Amino acid sequence: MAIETLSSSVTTRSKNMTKRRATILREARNLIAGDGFDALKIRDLAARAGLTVPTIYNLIGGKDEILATIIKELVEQLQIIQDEVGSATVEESFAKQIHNLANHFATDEAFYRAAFIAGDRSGLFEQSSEEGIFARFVRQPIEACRQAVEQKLLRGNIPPEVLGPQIYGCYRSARQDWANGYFDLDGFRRQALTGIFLCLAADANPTFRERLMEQISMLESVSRRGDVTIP
Amino acid sequence: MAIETLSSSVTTRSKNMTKRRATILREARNLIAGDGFDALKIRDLAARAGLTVPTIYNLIGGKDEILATIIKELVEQLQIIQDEVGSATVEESFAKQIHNLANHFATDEAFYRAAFIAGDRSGLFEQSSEEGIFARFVRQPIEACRQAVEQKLLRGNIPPEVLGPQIYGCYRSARQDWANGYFDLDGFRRQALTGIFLCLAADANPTFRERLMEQISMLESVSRRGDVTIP
DNA sequence: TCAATAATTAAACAATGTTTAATTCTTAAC
DNA sequence: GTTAAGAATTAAACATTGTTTAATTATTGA
Repeated sequence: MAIETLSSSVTTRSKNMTKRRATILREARNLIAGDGFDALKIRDLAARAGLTVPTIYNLIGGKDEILATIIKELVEQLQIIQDEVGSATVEESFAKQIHNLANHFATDEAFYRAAFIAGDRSGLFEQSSEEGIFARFVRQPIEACRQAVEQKLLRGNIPPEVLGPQIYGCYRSARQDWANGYFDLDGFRRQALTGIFLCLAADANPTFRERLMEQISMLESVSRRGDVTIP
Repeated sequence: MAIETLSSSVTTRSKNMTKRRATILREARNLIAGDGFDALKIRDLAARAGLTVPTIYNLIGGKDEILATIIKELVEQLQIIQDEVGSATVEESFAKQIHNLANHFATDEAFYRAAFIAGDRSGLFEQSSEEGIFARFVRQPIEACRQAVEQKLLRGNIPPEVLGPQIYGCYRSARQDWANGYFDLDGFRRQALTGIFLCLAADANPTFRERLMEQISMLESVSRRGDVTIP
C-alpha cells in the first residue's frame, strides 16, 4: 500500500510540514494545559511554535480545527483504554478501566483537565464519531451489565439499557468534577467507582451486593490514606 | 425601615435606572435563550434594550457581571424550589423535587438550558455562595439519606456523606444532558429519578428496595408513553 | 537551470469587549 | 423659579483576537 499519493511523496517539503504540524499541536497542548482552551491565542501559539499565524491556518486550521484535532486524538486514546478491558469479574473490569484512565490522565493532568473541559463545552465529544462518542462509549457498560445478568450477578430487574447509561453518567460526572478541580485524581477514582458500584448494587443479587459494599467501603478507607491502588 | 438611603430616594432618576436595569436583564435572558451566552453581544443587547453600551456597563457591568447577575437569580430560584420539600416518603420527596424543577425549567426551557450551560462553564455555580453552591445543595440529599437510615429504609452500609453526593451527581448529570439537548425535560425527569432511585436502592432494605424498583419500572413505562406525570 | 506551484509571510480586516471624555439630564439648594 | 453640582448617558475611540488577503519565498519536477 502506497503511503505516498500523487501529491504527498516524502519530500523535504512534506517532512517539514509534518514536523511543523506536530510542533503546532504540541505547543497548543502546552498552552491549553497552562490556562485552558479559551486562553489559547493563535498569535501566542504561532510565536511559541516559531512560525506565523497563517501557517497555522494552512497546516491545521483555526481554533475550532485545533481543538477538534486534539479532541479526536484524545477520543482515540480513550477508545484504546476502553478496549483493554480484561476478562476479570465485572467489578474488577470497571475498576481496572477507571484505574487505567486515571493513570493516563496523570501523565499530563493539567492538559487532560483542560481538554475535557474544552471537549465537554464544544460538544465535540458527541460529534467526533458518526453516531456520537457517547453512544459508542456507553455500549460497553450496557454490555457489561448484560453479561452480569447472564452470570446471575445482577437480577435483571433493571434493564441493562437503563443501568448502563447511569453507570456511564457516574464516570462522566466524576471526570467532570476532577476536571473542574473539585478533587484530584484519587478523588476521581473513588467518586467514579463508588457511583458505578452503587448502580450495580441496586440490581445485584445478595452475594454480589455484599461484595460491592465491601469494595465501596475499601474505596472510602483507602481514600482517607490518600494512597489509592486499585488491584 | 427606610428603603431609601441618602443617595437612593425614590426619584425619577432611580426609577428609570431600576427600570432600565430590568430591561437589560430581560433582553439579556431573551438573547441567551436564543443562541446561548457566548452569542450574547453587548451591542446587540444595547440595541434591543434601547440604550447604549456604556449604560449597560454603568447599570450592571460587562459580560461577566451580566452572567453573574442572571446566575445568582437562578440559584435563588433553585434554592426556593429545594426548600419546598414536603414531608412525604423519601422517594416521593425526591420525585416531587425533580418534578418541580422540571416544571420550572419548562416555563422558559431555552433560557434555562442556556443558563445552565453558561453557569456550568463559568464556575459561577461554585462561587455564588460563600461555601459554594455545590456544598449547599448537596446537603439536602445527605440529610434525606440520614433520615432514611433512621427510618430503617436504608441499611446505612453506605454513609449518607457518600450516598448524598452521588445522588446529587445523578441529578446534575441528567440536568446537563438535558441542557445539552441530548433529551427533553421528560428525559431529564426520568434520567434524574432513575439515577437517584438506583443510588437509594443500593443501600435499601428489601421492602424499600422493591418499592424503588417499582418506581424505576414505572418511570420507564411512563416515559415510553411520552406522558410523564409524577405524583 | 527554470518555470510552475506550494508554503509562508506581513499586513490588513472584522468582530467584539471595554473605556474615555464630552454631553445631557436630574436633583437639591438658594 | 433659577442654577450650580453631580450623576447618568452617549458617541467615539481603544484593545484584543480570530481570520483572510495578496505578495513573497522556497520547493519541486521537467
